[in-house]
Amino acid sequence: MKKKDLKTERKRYRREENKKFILKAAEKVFVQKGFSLATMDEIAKEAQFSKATLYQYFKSKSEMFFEIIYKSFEEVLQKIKRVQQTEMSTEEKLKQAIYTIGCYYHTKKNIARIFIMEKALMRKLLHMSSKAQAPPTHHPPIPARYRGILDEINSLVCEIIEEGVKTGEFRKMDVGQACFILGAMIRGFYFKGPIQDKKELSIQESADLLHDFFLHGIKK
Amino acid sequence: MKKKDLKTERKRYRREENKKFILKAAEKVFVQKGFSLATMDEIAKEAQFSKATLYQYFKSKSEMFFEIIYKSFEEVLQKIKRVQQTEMSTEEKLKQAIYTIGCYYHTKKNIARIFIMEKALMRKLLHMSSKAQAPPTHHPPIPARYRGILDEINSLVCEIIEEGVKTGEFRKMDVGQACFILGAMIRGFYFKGPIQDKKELSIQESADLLHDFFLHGIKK
Amino acid sequence: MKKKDLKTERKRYRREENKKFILKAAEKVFVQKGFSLATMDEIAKEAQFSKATLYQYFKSKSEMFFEIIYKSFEEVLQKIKRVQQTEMSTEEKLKQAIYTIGCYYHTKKNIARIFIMEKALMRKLLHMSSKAQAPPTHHPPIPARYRGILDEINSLVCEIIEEGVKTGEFRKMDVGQACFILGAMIRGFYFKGPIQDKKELSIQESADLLHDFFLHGIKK
Amino acid sequence: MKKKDLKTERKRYRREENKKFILKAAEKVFVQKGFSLATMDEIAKEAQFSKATLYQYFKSKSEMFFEIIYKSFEEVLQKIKRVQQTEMSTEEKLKQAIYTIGCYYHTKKNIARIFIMEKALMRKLLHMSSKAQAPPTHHPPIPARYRGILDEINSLVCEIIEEGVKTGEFRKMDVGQACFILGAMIRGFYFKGPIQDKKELSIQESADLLHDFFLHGIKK
DNA sequence: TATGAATGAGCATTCATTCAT
DNA sequence: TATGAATGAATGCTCATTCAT
Repeated sequence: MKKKDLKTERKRYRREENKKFILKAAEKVFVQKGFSLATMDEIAKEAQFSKATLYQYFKSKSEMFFEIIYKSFEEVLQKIKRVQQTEMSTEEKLKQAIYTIGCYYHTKKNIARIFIMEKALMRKLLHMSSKAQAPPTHHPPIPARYRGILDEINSLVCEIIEEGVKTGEFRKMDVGQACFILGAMIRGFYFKGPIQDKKELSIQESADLLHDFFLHGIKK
Repeated sequence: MKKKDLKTERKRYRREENKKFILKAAEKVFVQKGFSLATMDEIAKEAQFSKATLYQYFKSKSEMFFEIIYKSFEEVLQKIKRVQQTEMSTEEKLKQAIYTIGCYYHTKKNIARIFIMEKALMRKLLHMSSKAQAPPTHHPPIPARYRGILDEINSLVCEIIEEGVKTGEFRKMDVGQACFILGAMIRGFYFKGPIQDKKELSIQESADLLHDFFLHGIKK
Repeated sequence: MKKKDLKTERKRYRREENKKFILKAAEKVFVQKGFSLATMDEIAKEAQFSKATLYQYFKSKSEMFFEIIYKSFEEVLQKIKRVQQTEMSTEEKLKQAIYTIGCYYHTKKNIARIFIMEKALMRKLLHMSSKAQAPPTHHPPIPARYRGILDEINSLVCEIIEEGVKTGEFRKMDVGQACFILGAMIRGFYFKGPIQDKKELSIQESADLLHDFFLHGIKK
Repeated sequence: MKKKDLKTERKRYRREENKKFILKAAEKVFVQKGFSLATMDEIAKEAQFSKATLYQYFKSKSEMFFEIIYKSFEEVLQKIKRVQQTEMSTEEKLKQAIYTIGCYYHTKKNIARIFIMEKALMRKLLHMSSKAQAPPTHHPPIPARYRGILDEINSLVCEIIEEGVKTGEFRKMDVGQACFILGAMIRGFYFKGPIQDKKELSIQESADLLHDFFLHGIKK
């Protein structure tokens, strides 16, 4: 029996590893091509698995995609949590948060891009059923998971700003709004069109820049 | 002869109208579905023309798309030009510019979205395909047109900020960076993911909010 | 391991068989309809495979077509090679060659027809498109393969005639020209219009007839 | 009333001229592209008429095509008739006939090509109706016209050869066969594949070559 | 479990032909 | 009569997904 357990365990482990590997490959392709232009063939090739095999790990292209999204959200959340728990100054914490989110956008490029941008696609994917029939009851759960994480991230950033207000470092304001504006700023910073090329700044420089403007505005 | 002229004129006019109408329909579909998910069938249906007819007005799906992009860019440019020529205070001008750009993002949603976001797609459409294939000589003109307009818009906004710096209203800073940050802020503000729904503000309220934060930052 | 090899082997075999089968079906359709009028749908139906499946075996309609051409060229070449190696009289060899080529035209009808006739189409398919467009580097290889085989066939027939000249069986002449004339005769013999129906001769009778006239001409 | 006649006459004339002009244009395009690849758009452009106008002169693309075929057949017929009525030697007459037919193939290239080659297409075109319904009664007339002319041409050539046999210039033989062989030789001579390029001979040289081989064969 | 093979549903694009003026 | 505009019907090709082994 123990033997069996071990075997099962090993299998489970192997499976987990494969899944991660596939996800890595998929991410690479999604990042390069975006969702629509990424083909399962390409992902399969990148993952060095057969296309059919992918379907044993993930129900669909979309599932794969959402898995990736979810994982990266979690990562961001964890990082910001850790930031929040340190003893830095509020200002410093804020800069760290900006940096963290910047990292996410920078590395996941098209991934974040898609999730944030292609609302129609998302809607379609999340309602996976298009075929008439009101999605019976299930499925809405999916976005809930995301909302949860995003809300947590949001809360953390709000907390940081709130803290700053309390300590008098920051002016009084609607913290929710400030937080949203900050998010927008970072988002927009990384999502420039195919034309605004600009000199590429490093993630750190970008974070500093954003931090600076978000803190001081442009007024004298 | 005058008769003929009139007839010709009327026809030309009709054609122009049809073109606009088709573009309107296409925009609607693109806005709803994004580029990849929008089908010519659907656009045709929306425009109440046969699919084949669309191809008498536009060479391809992409051409249609770019036409839409171009038109809206131009509109924004004209509006901002007009703003710049008025006698308002710099601060007010800035607010107007923000409002104008906000309008654009608000109404064109997915259109702007697509152009800004689906980089891979754009690259493909513009024949900047990474895959060797020397673009057979033609085509590069297309992005140039866009860059031109975008650059002009950018310059105008820079001018406004510059003005403020000169009059002492704004602090000294890298105007280019400030301009980019502002753009990012607006962009990001309108491109929230499918999850961050937030209470919808009116365009005016949004502009005020953005203006406020961009001016003052959050620091005391 | 042997097991695996066997399996792989069987699969490879199956695939090969399928390919042949599809080619057979395609040939049938091409023969009936010519290239332009043959549709992938029809070929798929004839092959009892889905259209998409055809594309797993061949990259395009053209590739299929050229594959067929190539195979039949090779067959002809092999047969004539064998004829040339026998110990028959030159005259007999010539008759055999005529018969062989006749067989080819007879069975491949429209296939040969297309290749020989639809020059414009061929040029298009082979990317020798007159319209500038430097063929992006690839593709020229294709026609080379064909030329090679055709040249070999041509050489063999020339050899045979040359032989006859040397032995004094045939009169002195430009062997290349004679060979071309012979080719033309056979070609033309099988490519009569839709109107010249004539009583159908058997391939053998046709070969005899051609042989007779090519040898003796009509003069006394 | 006379006025009207004149007007009508002029109109008829004009119409006839236009028809010829269109046919000329169509021929040019057909010659370059073959039937399937030639588009009405292109023909219209070449003819400097609107596409719709073409349809006022010809019922369909096919009709145009057949008109062209018919005209060239007639031309050949007339030329050969004239040859036959001269007082040349049989041999010379034969050479002239060969030259005439050669001219036809040379100038009409793809036109003759198509007519002779794309049997399937012809069948389709001649049964213009595909849509169920057995072609009520009409239509078979079309090929009859062609057959008539071709038969006449054939007869004339047969006559020439027959003459030669009677005068003892040519050996005894099945004149029909000889005539067919000659036709085949010429046909095949001009319908070489996209690969057999050969040094291009002038029409006269070609005729001489064909004449020589057809007369003497290759045997000593 | 892993995969080669198969496919249905689509999609952009083309073209001969008709219609309305 | 001449034509610009409109279109139905195809067509080659792709791709996410399933099946059989």
